[in-house]
Amino acid sequence: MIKQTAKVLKAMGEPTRLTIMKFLSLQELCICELTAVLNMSQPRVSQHMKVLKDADLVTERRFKQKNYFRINPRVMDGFIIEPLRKLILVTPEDMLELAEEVKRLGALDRNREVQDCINDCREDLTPTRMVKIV
Amino acid sequence: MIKQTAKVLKAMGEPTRLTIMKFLSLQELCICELTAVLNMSQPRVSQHMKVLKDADLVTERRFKQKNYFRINPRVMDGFIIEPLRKLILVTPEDMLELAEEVKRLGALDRNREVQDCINDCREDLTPTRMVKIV
DNA sequence: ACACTATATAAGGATATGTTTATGTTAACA
DNA sequence: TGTTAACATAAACATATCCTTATATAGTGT
Repeated sequence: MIKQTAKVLKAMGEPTRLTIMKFLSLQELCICELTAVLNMSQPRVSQHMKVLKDADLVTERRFKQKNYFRINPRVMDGFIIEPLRKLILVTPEDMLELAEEVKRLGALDRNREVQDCINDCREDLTPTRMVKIV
Repeated sequence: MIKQTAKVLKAMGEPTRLTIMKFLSLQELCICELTAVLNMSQPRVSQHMKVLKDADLVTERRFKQKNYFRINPRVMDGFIIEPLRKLILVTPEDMLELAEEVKRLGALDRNREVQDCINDCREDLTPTRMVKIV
């Protein structure tokens, strides 16, 4: 149990992955979207997502060729993830620090994709929004 | 800020250090006590404490030759540490997993030391107990 | 079938990490 | 003053981590 807890903390204890978790707290995103938003190489993003998934911090869902990730709503029966939720919140300070990335996020053209997604799996679309209202 | 948060999570994201944090949540302990309780080499304990201190997760206090550590009561204005408190709690599962260590903790002879400590710094002695009552 | 897109995986290299053994350093104390 | 106890630090090593570049896979649309 201690090793498992440490694994989760370690997975989040890296700036890139913590940033990814914060963006996933805003909305579900696929590899190519994260690649665009974070302005990082695709293998880099893929490898980080593997670490997050190994720690059970995220779930993945395939749609067409794309692999969408979202924060795992119930990790370890909510025992571990619950205390970490506050650390994943996007704070006003984060908005400043991640201004560039947030701008790129807003520039993503997902409308048609999202519509397709609705048709594909309507029940799984409840967004995992945890944005802190300022 | 993200880097700082990641640093704190990373510091706790290692089994030995997470275990140390759990024992510190029970009581203030010095290097030699941790060495005895965890049955680890003294440099190993010292180096881990350095990491925890760099992340501002613990404070240290010298008394005679000994270096006592306790969990920093207010890390980052309580912003980071507060969500992590629950992860530091010693659960019943921990008691099983750390049975040997807990036994050695109970075997520590500190009575005279603690009495000296009271005389030395009376105001700083409020214990940082966060034991989960089962 | 072909090209394209999204993703995974492999290989490589630089750096970081966890540990041990050995050696300083400092304070208490006989 | 010399010894011991508590601790810090250095050196060395194996392993892990993060990243890049290159390549493979697999589904989509034409």
